[in-house]
This record gives sequence, C-alpha cells and structure tokens, in this order.
Amino acid sequence: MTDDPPTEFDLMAFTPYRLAVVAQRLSELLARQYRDRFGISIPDWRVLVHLAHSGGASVRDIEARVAMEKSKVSRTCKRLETRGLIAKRAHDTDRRLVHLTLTDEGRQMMRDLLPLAAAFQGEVEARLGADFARLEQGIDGVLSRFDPAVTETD
Amino acid sequence: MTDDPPTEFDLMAFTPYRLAVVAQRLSELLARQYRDRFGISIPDWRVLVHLAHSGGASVRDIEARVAMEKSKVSRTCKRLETRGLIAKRAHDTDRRLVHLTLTDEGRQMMRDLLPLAAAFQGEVEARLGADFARLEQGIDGVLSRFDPAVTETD
DNA sequence: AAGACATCATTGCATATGCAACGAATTTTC
DNA sequence: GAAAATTCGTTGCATATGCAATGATGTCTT
Repeated sequence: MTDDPPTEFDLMAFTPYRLAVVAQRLSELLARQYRDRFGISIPDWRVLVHLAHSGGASVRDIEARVAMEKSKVSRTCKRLETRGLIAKRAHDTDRRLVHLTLTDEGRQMMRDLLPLAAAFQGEVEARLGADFARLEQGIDGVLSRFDPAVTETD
Repeated sequence: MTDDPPTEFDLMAFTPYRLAVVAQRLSELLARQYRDRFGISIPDWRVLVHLAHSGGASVRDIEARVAMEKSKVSRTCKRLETRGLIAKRAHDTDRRLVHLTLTDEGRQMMRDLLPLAAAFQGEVEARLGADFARLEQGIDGVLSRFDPAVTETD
C-alpha cells in the first residue's frame, strides 16, 4: 500500500508560490500609493522610471529592460503620451524606432514620485532588518541561475 | 544647484521590482510545464493543489488560502468543473457555501502533477544552493513583516 | 420572530492582457 | 541593387482580470 504521498503537497512551502505572494504583496502596497497620489499604474511607473533613468528609449529598449511585453509597453506609452507625461518622436536615423522621452510635466512628476519610491525602499530595508540582505542575495541567485537568455530550454 | 538626484533612481535595485521579476520568471517556467503537459493555468493549479491538500473547501477558503480573488476563484472553479476535474455541491449545513472536491479524474491528474511540482522545487533548491536558504528566509521576513492582516494601514 | 446586518458565491461591466498578424522600415543575401 | 529575411511598433481578437452590485442564505439584535 504505497499510494497517496502525492496529496501531501503543501503550497505554502512551494517557492514559486511563495515568491508570487510576496511580490504581489509589496507591489500592491506600492501600487496603491502611486495610484492614490499620482494616478499611475505599475506599468506606467516602470516606463516612467526607465525614461527618467535613461533619458530616452525605444519601445524595444523598454521591453528588454523593464520586463514587459511589447504590446504592453506600446499601450502604456500611448496612455502616457495622451496624459502628456511622455513624448514620442521618430528616431533620427532608424525610422522604425520610436524615440520616447519624458515631457517637462513627466519630469516634474518624477521629481515627486521618485522620493516616494526611495522612501518605500528604505521602509522595506528597515522592516526586514537582517532578512533584507538575505532576500536580496536570494533574488540575485534566482536572477543569475534562472536567466531566460541562458537556460530556458529545459 | 542641487536638483536632479531624483533621476538617478535604478529600477534594477528596487526590491519590489526585483521580486516581481523573479516571481514572474519562476512562474512562467513552471506554468509552461503545467500548460504543455496538463493544459492547466496557474489559477487552476492553485485551486487543484489546495483541494488535494485539504480534501475539500469552499470558494472562500480557497480565496483566503491561495491568495486569489473571490471572483477569480469562482471562475476558475467553473472551468475546472466543466472539465470534470472538480465537483461542486452544496454545503450540508450552510447553503451559502459551495463545497468543492476533486473528482476521481482530478485526483488522478494530481497524482501526475504533484511529482512534477516536487521535482521543480527540487530543481530550484539544487540550482540555488546556499542562496536557497537565504531566499526562503527573506521571503519569510516579508511574509511576517508585511502581513496585510496586521499592517496594511500606512 | 422580524428586521437589520453580515457573509457567500456569482455575474456584469469596463479594462487589461498575451499572442499572432500586420505594415513599415531596415539589413542581409545572392 | 533587388529579393528575402529580420526588426520594430501597433492593433485585432479572444481571454483574463478587478471591482462593484446582486441575490441567496445565515446570524444578530431587540
């Protein structure tokens, strides 16, 4: 009679699930602040941050750097352009590319938004204490040992 | 002239973003296996696992235990019932509740599926090596210090 | 025991999402 | 240098999602 060990599986101990839960928890906490104070979503936030950081980028750049799908980036940018936070223009030499930049208004919003993000990061570090370093190391481990560019074949 | 330190923000060093990326990476890797071999999604998987583990539960139970929204659980269950993997019946004493259980077919699928999940967990542990324990401790830290039931007020 | 209140599951609706297909622009190949 | 192949961004479409509202049932208050 060796039969139902399978049924003993505990979701709470399953790393992919645990990661999904903690990621969702922090994201929601943060997203609420963005939404309440600035009316932006997480996709909005990611695009804006990348543009603030890079100074300017194409849709493809953002897709690669910010872990969002092509079409998601495209639609997010359309929304942000409509709101006047970013500007689209054609790339000088390669006309397939769309060159995206923050408008003055967008830059101004980032001046208010980024300190809030920095404060959130500080709060996370403070609350986690010694666990913070462990978490970050663990994350680095996953990033390096589950790199889609290298290993996503098996 | 003290002005644009804000623009120095690096998304790659922002813990909520990093967590979202690693969670998504592992989830996609796993979801592909579920989908290819069993035709189920992550919401499907979560419900099935909880039912395998608990023996039976209501929509509310699942919502609480599996970090999914009410309506998402409800629609997932409808799909799984249609596919013949779970059964719905009325709760004996409280007729507001829907009592959900695996069908024989559902149980059979879980017998094939759970070893795959266990193998995935083993793979994660093996690949991460010493970082695995760090990651798990970090996750525990977030779970305990960012508990929505306790703190989601600020 | 009746009305007020709370809980449970489902559904309607507006929006968001992923994927494939497309048109335009560029690069590669022969 | 022209045709084939590739890259880029957008859009159509089917599905998924979150939230609020609903209807059904249970519990609480007095």
